[in-house]
Amino acid sequence: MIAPPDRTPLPREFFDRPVLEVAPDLLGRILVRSTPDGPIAVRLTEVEAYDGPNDPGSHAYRGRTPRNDVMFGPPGHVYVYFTYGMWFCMNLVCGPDGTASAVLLRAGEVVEGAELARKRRLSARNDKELAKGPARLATALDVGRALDGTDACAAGETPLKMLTGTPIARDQVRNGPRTGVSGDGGVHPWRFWIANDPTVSPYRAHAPRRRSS
DNA sequence: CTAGAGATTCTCT
DNA sequence: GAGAATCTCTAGG
Repeated sequence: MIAPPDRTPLPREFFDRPVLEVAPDLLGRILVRSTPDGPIAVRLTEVEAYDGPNDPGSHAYRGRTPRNDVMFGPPGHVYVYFTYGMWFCMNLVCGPDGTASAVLLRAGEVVEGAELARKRRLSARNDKELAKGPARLATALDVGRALDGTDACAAGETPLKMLTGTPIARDQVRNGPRTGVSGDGGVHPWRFWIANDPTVSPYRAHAPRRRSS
């Protein structure tokens, strides 16, 4: 008998901690996206930590720019970036205002609104693939540039909100090198996931593409 | 399951 | 102009 997930919103103080504490603690939490057609909710199963100016793999490593501005702001807000010409990915900003650390949401299990997520993810062959990968997760939740900077801890009706869910016991959390990150040589084992969870994305080593002739 | 390559445009140098 | 915190398709085991 498993207790139902706690639908209480996560308080801002949850995110106002060192990113390496927040990242594993986000596993099992629930992110709710409110859309005009209804809610879509995802239980987080895989995340990665990015530690601001100390971290060569972070978008904030070379300082503040218009793109990464939200990372330098207050905790609990959503940093959305566009990459590879096609995809959006989303992060939750951690630490006090000015610290530029964030957690990339890499994968999750759709626990509500699956019929809405399927319409956004037509290539998914089964429901486990709906949010298996950072761009897939953002696509399933209809998260794009318009939601960059959204406060996921604000009171009332908001487009995105983090709920308490059911935290994962320490012995069920695994960690290892981050996926697809150039610049840190894979030295930081800051990718965290739930052991044996079928919605965790497969590891792909970073392989910079070559130009065609 | 694994591996390779194309897609497509933004961002910063 | 280079390269990107990726995904999908194809081919092969």
